Amino acid sequence: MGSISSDIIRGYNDTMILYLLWDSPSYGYEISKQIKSLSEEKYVIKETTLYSAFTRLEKNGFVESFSENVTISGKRRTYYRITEQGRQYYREKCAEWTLTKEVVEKFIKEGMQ
Amino acid sequence: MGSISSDIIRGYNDTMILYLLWDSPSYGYEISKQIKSLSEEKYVIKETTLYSAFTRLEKNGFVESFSENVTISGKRRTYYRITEQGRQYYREKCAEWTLTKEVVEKFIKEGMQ
DNA sequence: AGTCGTTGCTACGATTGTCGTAGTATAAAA
DNA sequence: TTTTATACTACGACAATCGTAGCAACGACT
Repeated sequence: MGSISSDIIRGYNDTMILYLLWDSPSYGYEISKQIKSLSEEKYVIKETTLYSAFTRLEKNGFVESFSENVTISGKRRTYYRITEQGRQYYREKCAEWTLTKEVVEKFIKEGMQ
Repeated sequence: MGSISSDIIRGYNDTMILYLLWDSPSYGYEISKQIKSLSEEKYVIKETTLYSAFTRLEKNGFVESFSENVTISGKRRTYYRITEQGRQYYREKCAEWTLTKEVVEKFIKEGMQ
């Protein structure tokens, strides 16, 4: 109850991820925790959704990946860094969101009888 | 340019249709024209999307259909009428939209540098 | 009389983001 | 020592949308 069906957000996961990469590179687990906390626990992205978003973002040239050691034993973590194209894409999606919201809200009236 | 990618709206077409059926029954062609005009030409629903939405809505019990003659020669038109469950579903989607919007907007900041 | 644009659909397969389930493996905390 | 947290990958299923096509009646215009 009161939770978000992720199908609504479809197509905006990529944008949300880019937002969180804006100032510095990050990686899957961290991003997922940030989405949860920034949304005040209202949206928890599925792991598979998240990692497939990374793949898509990289394929589209919106992020670049690199990996780094986390422990001495050689455990690695994959980081993603936003690219200039990624920033551009983010800005376009923001504009699109504004437009979309306006359109949707012509049809959404709370408290209809 | 400035047009809406319908993937954003995914999952809200049904809600938009229910809104337009609120006061009186209607049919495909009319609904599609209304969506276009209410959105100020910013959103044009695809025919296939629209008719498959009707099918889904009916299967879920949110609308009922009936058909009527349009011409003497027997050309028929399929009308849809919203049900009480449909109204209930619409109200839930409105609440969900409000929540979703709040969440998405934590990640959407126009004019980021 | 013939063509064009509008009306009002249906059929069918492709696409794509998300989801479900599962598995793997290290590290820290209890 | 058994959880819990961390940090992923693999694989197939699902469902809304899209693309393309086709069909048929009607009215307006030429």
